[in-house]
Amino acid sequence: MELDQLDRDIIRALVEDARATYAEIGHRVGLSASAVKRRVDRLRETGAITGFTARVEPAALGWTTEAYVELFCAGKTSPSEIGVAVSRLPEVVSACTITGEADALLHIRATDVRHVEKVIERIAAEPFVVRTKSSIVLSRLIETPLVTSRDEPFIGPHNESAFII
Amino acid sequence: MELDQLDRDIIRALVEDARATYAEIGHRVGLSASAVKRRVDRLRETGAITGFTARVEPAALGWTTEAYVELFCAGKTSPSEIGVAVSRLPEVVSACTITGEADALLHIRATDVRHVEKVIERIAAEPFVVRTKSSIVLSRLIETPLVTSRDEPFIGPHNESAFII
DNA sequence: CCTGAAATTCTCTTCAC
DNA sequence: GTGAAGAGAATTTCAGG
Repeated sequence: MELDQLDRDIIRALVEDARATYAEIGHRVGLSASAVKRRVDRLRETGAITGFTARVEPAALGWTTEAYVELFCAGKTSPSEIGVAVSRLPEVVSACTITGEADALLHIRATDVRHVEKVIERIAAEPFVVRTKSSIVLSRLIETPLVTSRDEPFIGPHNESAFII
Repeated sequence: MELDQLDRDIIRALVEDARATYAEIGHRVGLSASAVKRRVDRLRETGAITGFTARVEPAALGWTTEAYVELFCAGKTSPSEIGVAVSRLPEVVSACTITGEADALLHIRATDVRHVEKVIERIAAEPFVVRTKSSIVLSRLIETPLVTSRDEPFIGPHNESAFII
C-alpha cells in the first residue's frame, strides 16, 4: 500500500503522542479532524499502524538490567524452534535470527545481573543451544522503536531519507 | 516510587491499548474512571509512563531490512562520544555500550541491504571507530518493547515474575 | 485512598455536501 | 476533501465512605 506525505506526517504525530486528538493532528498536518480520522482508520486497517501503546520506563517496573545474548545452535535448528523456545521466557523482549557466526540474537530485560544469569541458564538448557555469548548493557545511548528524523541528520547524496517519517 | 498491582494492571492495559478510555481501563482493573485517571496522571508525573505512541509496522514505511552492528572503538572513547556520533544517523534506532569484546551495539533499520552497507560505512568513518562487525537480521521472532507476561511463562522457583507487568 | 454523580468542555463519529 | 451536529468521553469538582 501507498503512503503519501500526509500519512507519514500523521504517523509521526501519533508516534510522538498516541493520545493526540484528531483535531490536534489535523492542525499539525493541515487537514480537518474528520479527514485525519479517515486516514488513521485506513492506516490501521492496512496494518501500517498496528496499535497504540504506552511508553513505559522499564526501570520503574523493576527492569533495571538488560543484556544481549547470542545463540549458537545445533546444525539443523529452525528459526521457529528458537522462536517457540524463547517465547516461553518473558524476559526475552526481542529475538531474531541473524547472519554471522551466531544463529540468533536475543535482547533480555531483567531485574539485576543475577536474574540475567538465570535467564541465560534457562536458554542454555534448551537442547538445540550449543553455546551462548552474552553482553550486559552498560549504558543506553539511543532507544527509539522506529526510524524518525532527528535534528539535522546527516543524509548523504543518495537521499535515503525518502522513507524517514 | 512504589507501584502496586493496580498500577501494574493499568500500565498493562495502556501498553495494550494506549487509546483505551478511563472507563474501559477501570472496568478491566476494577476501579472507577476517576480513580484510573488519578493513577494515570500520577504514573506520568513520576515518570513510570513516559508517553503514548503508535505502534507502526516498519515495513509499511519502507524499512524492510534491519541489522545489528558491533562497534570496536579506540582506547579512550567515551560512551557520550559514541552517542553523539550515532545520534546523527537516523537509521540507528537503538544503541548502547556493552561488556565483552565490542564496545557498543547498534540496531539499525534500513530500506535494503545496500542501505545497511552505506550506514555502516558512515559509522566506520567516525574517527574513534576501529572496526565494526555486522549481522543482518534474517527473521524477527519476538518484538516487544517491554517485559510482559505471556501465556504460561516458565518461571522458576525464584519467582522473578514479581516484576512482570 | 476509594466511589458515584453532576456539570462543563472537548472529542468522536457520522453524514450531507 | 470540508464542516456541522448529535452522541459519547474527558475533566473537574464535590459529598461521602
